[in-house]
Amino acid sequence: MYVTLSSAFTPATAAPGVVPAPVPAQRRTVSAGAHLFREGDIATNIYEITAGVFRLTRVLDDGRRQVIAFGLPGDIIGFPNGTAHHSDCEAIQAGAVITHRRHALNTLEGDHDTHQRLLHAALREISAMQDHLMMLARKSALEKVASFLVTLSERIGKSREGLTRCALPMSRADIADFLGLTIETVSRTLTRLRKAGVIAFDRAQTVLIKDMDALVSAAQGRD
Amino acid sequence: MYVTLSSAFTPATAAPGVVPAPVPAQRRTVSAGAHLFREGDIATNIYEITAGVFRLTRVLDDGRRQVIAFGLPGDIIGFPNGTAHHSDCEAIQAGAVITHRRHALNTLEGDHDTHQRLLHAALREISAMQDHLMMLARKSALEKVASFLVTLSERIGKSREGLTRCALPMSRADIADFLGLTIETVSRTLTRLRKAGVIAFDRAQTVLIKDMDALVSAAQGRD
DNA sequence: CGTTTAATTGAAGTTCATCAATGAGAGTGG
DNA sequence: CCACTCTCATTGATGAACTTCAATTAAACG
Repeated sequence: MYVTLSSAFTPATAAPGVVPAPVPAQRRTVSAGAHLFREGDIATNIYEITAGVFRLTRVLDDGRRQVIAFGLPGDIIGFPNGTAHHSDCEAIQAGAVITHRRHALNTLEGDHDTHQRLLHAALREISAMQDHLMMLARKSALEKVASFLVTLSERIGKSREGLTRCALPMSRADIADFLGLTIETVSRTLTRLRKAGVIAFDRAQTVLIKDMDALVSAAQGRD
Repeated sequence: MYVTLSSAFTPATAAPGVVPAPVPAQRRTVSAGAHLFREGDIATNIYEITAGVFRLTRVLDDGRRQVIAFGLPGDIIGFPNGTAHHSDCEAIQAGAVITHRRHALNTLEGDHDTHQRLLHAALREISAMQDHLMMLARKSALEKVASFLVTLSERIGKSREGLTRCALPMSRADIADFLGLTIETVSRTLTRLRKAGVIAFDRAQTVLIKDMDALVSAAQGRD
């Protein structure tokens, strides 16, 4: 999940009538807290997420952490650059992935359809990261948090009667590290949105978006 | 040019003995200030930079601008996502590019070597942007400016007698928008490095790095 | 040489981080 | 079931870093 407003993602399920992928794509389940890969691991696979929530992080020597992306069903994660991974990928909620051999992206051998899907995912990722860059560098705390809620709710929110309910599977720390803020600022900003009547909380891990228009406005700095 | 310390880039020149690219790669010169493409343009080409310096930017509705990347010789720029470009690409110094049809990335028809080069460039870009994300979100002004100078000098600096001379082809405003800072902060930070004896200036557009170790330390927050 | 644009420097203001304390929720064991 | 603990989230007070506004200096260009 990248904070993009343009993330039309290609589902993993092939269209009916299409020949299924030949072989080396394997399903695999991942329990909460387990790592898909770690920094330094040889990058042999690319993962297509079918269930669960994953977190892609980089850490600086001094411990400063950046969450590069959250991976949700439909996302593809773990694009290799060179032989080793430069980030950690952990399931923050039990899930499942389809494992593609790294090969499937490089060579044309194997299933052409898969190759195309992986390639397009890579290009989409570049675009999404450009949005993320913009957000990190140029948006205020309020805009960041609002953008995050809007994007997340587009992916996993359920709307009913003008109210959108959206789980926050990740901790405040994860959100903070994704947005380039501190835990405290994230919390204060959520409180601010709550007191303004834009959102409400069920538990700390479930937002109710009461005024989506206002949230979108906040995300764009129109205030 | 992305602020990466790991940007081993593949040169455009094919290894001797390799069959030259079949056809639709065209050379093209671009004068300073000219656009390679603009936001909204149909993305028909991917550009391999052979000379000059390019700037890739995104702009928000309200005018806030983010420089996504600087393109230097050896870089490949303009990866498409969907049909239209989501950013502007302008030459800030007269240059030249090899124009590849967008096609060359999608299909395998045509020159396999080119396809691989483009694909690897895309993967490298994802990795580089992850570093850039980290920098924007987690580094101080000093670290950002120092990182920028280190990375730029690795690409276009000339070392002699322990002194590295490096051109800054872009304006302070461009640097600021690349690093997520203001012009003033960039200027003040450069002054600070200058007064600390780490760098010196010839003109405003040429840095002399007097103490590379100190600069690298500053880039990593060891201070 | 004068005009314009870019870069530097200064002073004041804001936003966010840091430090510190409190509160809420989940799991354990009595 | 109720303390107890541990973790996570919230809230408050203070301070630092960077921005903003404003002025000055330097460089580029006709």
